[in-house]
Amino acid sequence: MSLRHAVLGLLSESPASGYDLMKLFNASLANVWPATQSQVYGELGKLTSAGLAEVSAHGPRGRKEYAITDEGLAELRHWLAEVPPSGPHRDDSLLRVFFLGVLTPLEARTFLLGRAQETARLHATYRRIDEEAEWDDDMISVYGRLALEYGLRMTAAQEEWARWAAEQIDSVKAREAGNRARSRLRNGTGTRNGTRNGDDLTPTE
Amino acid sequence: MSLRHAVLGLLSESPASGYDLMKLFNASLANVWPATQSQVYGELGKLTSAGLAEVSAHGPRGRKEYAITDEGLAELRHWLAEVPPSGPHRDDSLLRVFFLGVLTPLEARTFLLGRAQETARLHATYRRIDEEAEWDDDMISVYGRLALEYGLRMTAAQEEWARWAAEQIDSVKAREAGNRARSRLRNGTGTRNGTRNGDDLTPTE
DNA sequence: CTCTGACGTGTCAAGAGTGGAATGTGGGAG
DNA sequence: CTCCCACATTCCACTCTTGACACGTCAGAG
Repeated sequence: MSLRHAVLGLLSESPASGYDLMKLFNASLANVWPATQSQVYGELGKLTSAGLAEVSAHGPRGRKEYAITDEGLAELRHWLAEVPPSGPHRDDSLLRVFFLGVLTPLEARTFLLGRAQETARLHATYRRIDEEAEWDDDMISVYGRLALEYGLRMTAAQEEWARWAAEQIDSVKAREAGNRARSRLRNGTGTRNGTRNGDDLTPTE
Repeated sequence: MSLRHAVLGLLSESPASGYDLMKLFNASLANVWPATQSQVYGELGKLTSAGLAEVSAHGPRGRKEYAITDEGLAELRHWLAEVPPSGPHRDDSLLRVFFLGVLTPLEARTFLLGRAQETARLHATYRRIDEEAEWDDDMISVYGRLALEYGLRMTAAQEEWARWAAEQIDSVKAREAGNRARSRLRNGTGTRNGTRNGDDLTPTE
């Protein structure tokens, strides 16, 4: 239900055609709320029917420039100030963490370090944007900068976490190796079965 | 496309009925990958057709217990180790930040502090879970703990960010009040033009 | 014995989101 | 002057997700 508000938000800055909006989406909202052509054009239609936006001008190639209406602006404000944002979202990467036990510790470690690398890459991208942009005191600069800082902090924290998590696995592995060694000393038998690479862990003595 | 893998992941730990899975989803994956009945039952059907899971037992009330097949386990492993996780996701709250300029700075500040409070609440919830759970060295404990730590770190960072962002607004407001005062001193005229509620921001001072 | 509540499965409609393709116009490079 | 690319819109078919509804069954409290 928020694509609607993303479109309204962009229109609140200046009137634009569907094509323009697509560029804006790809440029500024790509990391926050990606949208496809079909969605944007569809939403513009619905917005117009609902009286939240209107066609403000016709251009060269059948271009229709949309502007936000007063009603639309009211709806946008209402959404911003009064509708409670929805909680935590689906997270592909985090979901995998839950099931990392299915892999070998080595594979799990590799996965986490991969995540670390990926977030680091993202972080670098954000930093470059931050450095190259010219920030002044106007609306878009102030709030855009806030959003960017969010990205910077989250990616940094994520990378740190991923590295920490990889270390955790190492230390568990080490502890287990120790246990196994002790166990071997105690009962003299070396190898054990491993049907589901899961239950030959934790002989916690 | 990941609901499928969430179900496979849960089945990889032990066979379960659709009903059981729903409980597991609500208990452990609620914050990471919520799912509804219709989705779970639907997916179980598809999984069975695809040969990734099978009905392993029939119970009392038409209960069907599903188990993961070797093929399913292979698919799960493949997904975990080889399919690249998808990037950043849609974020309702962050989207709003972009358009906070539509509100007055005071309202924007309120929004951000509300976010801070909300993340703090979540953080506390996670911490309680962390303290109340008994962690040992088995799979689920180790990797579940990793996921929980992720939640703890992210919420902490988010709260910090929200408080910082609220401060930023304060300081911009202050700077603007200063500019306005200086401007008044320079040319003796108080009001300036403001096409788009941008620069006639709340006469602080 | 009956009724309630947990167990358990399933369907449907509607809205989001994805990805691709068809169609046409106008302006500027060469 | 012509051709190509950027501009610009619209439609389609599909999957995912949500939320509600409908149905039937077993066990135990009163």
